[in-house]
Amino acid sequence: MHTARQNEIIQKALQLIDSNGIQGLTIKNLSKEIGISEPAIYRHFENKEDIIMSILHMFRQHSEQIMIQVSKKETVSEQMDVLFEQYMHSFQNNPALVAVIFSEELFRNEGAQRELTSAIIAKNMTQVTKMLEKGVQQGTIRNDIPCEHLAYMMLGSLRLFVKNWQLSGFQFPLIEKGRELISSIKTLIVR
Amino acid sequence: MHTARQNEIIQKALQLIDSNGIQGLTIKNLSKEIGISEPAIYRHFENKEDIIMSILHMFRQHSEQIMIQVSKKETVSEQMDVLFEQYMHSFQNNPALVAVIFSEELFRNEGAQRELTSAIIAKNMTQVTKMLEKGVQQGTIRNDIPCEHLAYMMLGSLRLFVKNWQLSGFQFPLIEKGRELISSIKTLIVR
Amino acid sequence: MHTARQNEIIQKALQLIDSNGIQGLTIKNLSKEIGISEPAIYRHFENKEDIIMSILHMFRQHSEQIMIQVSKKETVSEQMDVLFEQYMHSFQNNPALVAVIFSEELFRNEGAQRELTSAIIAKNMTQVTKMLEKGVQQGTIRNDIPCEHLAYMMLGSLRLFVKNWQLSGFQFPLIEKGRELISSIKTLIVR
Amino acid sequence: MHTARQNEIIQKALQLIDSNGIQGLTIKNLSKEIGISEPAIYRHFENKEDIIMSILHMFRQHSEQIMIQVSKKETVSEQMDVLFEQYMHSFQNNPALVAVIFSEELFRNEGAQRELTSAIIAKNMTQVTKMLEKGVQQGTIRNDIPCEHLAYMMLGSLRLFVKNWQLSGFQFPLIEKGRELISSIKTLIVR
DNA sequence: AATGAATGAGCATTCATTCAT
DNA sequence: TATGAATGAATGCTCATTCAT
Repeated sequence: MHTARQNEIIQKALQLIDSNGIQGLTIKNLSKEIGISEPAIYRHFENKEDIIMSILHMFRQHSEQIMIQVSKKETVSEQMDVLFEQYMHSFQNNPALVAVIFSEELFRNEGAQRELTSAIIAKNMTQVTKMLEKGVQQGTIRNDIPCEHLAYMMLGSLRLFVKNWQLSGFQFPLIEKGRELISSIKTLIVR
Repeated sequence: MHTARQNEIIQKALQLIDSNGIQGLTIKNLSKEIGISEPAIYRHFENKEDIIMSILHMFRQHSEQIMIQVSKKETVSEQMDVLFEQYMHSFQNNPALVAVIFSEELFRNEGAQRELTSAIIAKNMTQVTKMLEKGVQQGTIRNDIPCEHLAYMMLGSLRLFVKNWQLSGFQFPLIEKGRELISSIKTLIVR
Repeated sequence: MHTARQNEIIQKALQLIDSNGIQGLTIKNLSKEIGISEPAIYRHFENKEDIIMSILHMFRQHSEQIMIQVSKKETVSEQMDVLFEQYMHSFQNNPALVAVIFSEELFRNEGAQRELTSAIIAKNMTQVTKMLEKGVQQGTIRNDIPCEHLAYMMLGSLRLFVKNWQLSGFQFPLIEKGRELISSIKTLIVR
Repeated sequence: MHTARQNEIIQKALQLIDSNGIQGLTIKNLSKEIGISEPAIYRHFENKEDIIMSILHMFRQHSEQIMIQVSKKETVSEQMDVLFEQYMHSFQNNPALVAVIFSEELFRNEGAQRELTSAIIAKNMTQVTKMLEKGVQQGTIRNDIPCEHLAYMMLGSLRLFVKNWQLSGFQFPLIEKGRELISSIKTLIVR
């Protein structure tokens, strides 16, 4: 569990990464943003690596929460809806989170970061693939295509779509357009 | 045009980014890698920004070359094949290039970098979308789905797929698996 | 207001300029002289420019203090005495200050420095000219010569005189010889 | 004697110092200004020190030329006119020369520079003092004031005057105003 | 006479982090 | 819980100068 201060630091760190990339996350920037001194940061986190790892853990937990919501739905079609819906709402509520969906790109420095980001992306892929395989078994997802490929398409388009939203300066309605996108995907693969 | 030394610097810079992220690209690392002194770098590039921009220009040019090859094919189905085929060969020949396909993630510091990365990704999307729209007109691509969505799926899955190849430590045969992926995509959208 | 450390830095910077010219003022030299590390300097000043500007502000304030003392005297003859007397004592007490009387020569790099040095020298000239004009009105200064010319002679000889003292290695008694010089000047222009 | 190229280098170096101070004189700037490569400079001068010393020698020679012209006049009054006249014309023709009249301020780095600048300024003072002493003997200069003081006033006001001309952006007619200044000085000290 | 390529030393500045208070 | 002062290591970059061509 994190203290209020710790959460504040994590959120502000996320925002710094979001607006200036990894290079924008320095202890100096962070402390200035929060309004405390630099050494004060070290009261709450052992070091910078610790902060970054916390961001990653937070994102993983977030993803897992979404997967839990997803797994509550019965049909794969509904699950796909929830998956998109939840992610879109997360990004809408906290646009800085977009910075982390390509975390494997961001955190390539240290071994620990690297492993965690790889693990997150891999788990995502596996879970979605399994979800789709279940659909194939249930006869609701077309069976002429490897589920891994379908997972690439789902997650790949989700990522690129959200990124475009960010690059556009959040100009289009994420949730609405996201619904249209998942609807198209379903048209292609649900039978 | 670039001199031999300049190309060497660009390539080594790319490799440094590939293996350690943007933070791994320092003039010191770069000069050490090449085997010259730090100031020598500045004989060939005005500054670090200049090197990064050159990487981006190189990548853009590379993408444009591929699109030229693509446009030579007549049917959209063939064009999709060539698009994937060419990208996969590029990455196979120069795995460090993978670092740049998420360049919009990497280069968020300076205005110039930001704009160029945005432009590259946007142009990619537009070109693929137009390619697919032509297919719809010709009756070879299904017309019940917005081509923009199909483009998200194509490019999004391509990016995620290649990234996974990199994260796996290049463990699977990229070109072969890539052919299978585009084949699946075509099964979904070509009619 | 400046902290003790800031004043120490300013004084040591002044001494470095005094003994080796502007080129002698480097952060390395400065920190070495003070006995702290280079980054420590940046706790107390934002950057080198900031230090230089502080030196200039200090010198301007010093000059203004002298002019305040000067203006307390009633007759222009006494004012001239005080002007010289005070400057000579300043330089005697802090010989490094001599480096700054030709500050317009030293600080030609940045716009801000340039403007400030020009302003200081211009203000000096105006104030002395006005002082002399008052003398002309009061009938104590000869009126057959433009006061601006008299100001050139007063300040010009003061500067050259002090500089010579420095170049001579402080070999002659500044205050005593200074008194003789202003006495000569007064012989020429006071009536 | 200097070659044409050497003279060009000296003049351009002078201009660089004039516009940006000593810190503006770098081999890179110099070669760029002249339109040759950096190493090419070293064909014409052994090193940077050599260039600076040449500037100083040139200025000394220039001063000596003026003193020769001065000594051709019979009365001290005429000599004073010529002294000012010649200096003003020099600066008018080559404003960059102004940078060197405070050379003792500029060149404080190396021993050789230091000595030469001191020597130049000292010689100037001695020559003018002697000139005035001759005037005293001839009865044309007032004898109630040490000639050294008069020399301080003459050279000091000349220097400050020219500097002001430079600081003002060459806004006033140097030669004309210079004539007025020396006229004022003569009013004070010629009898 | 000139250049392209290179370099060791130095520059101002920023980094994450520590420590005494 | 927080800070002011400090630091070693590193950052991007410039300096005067050299050398092979």
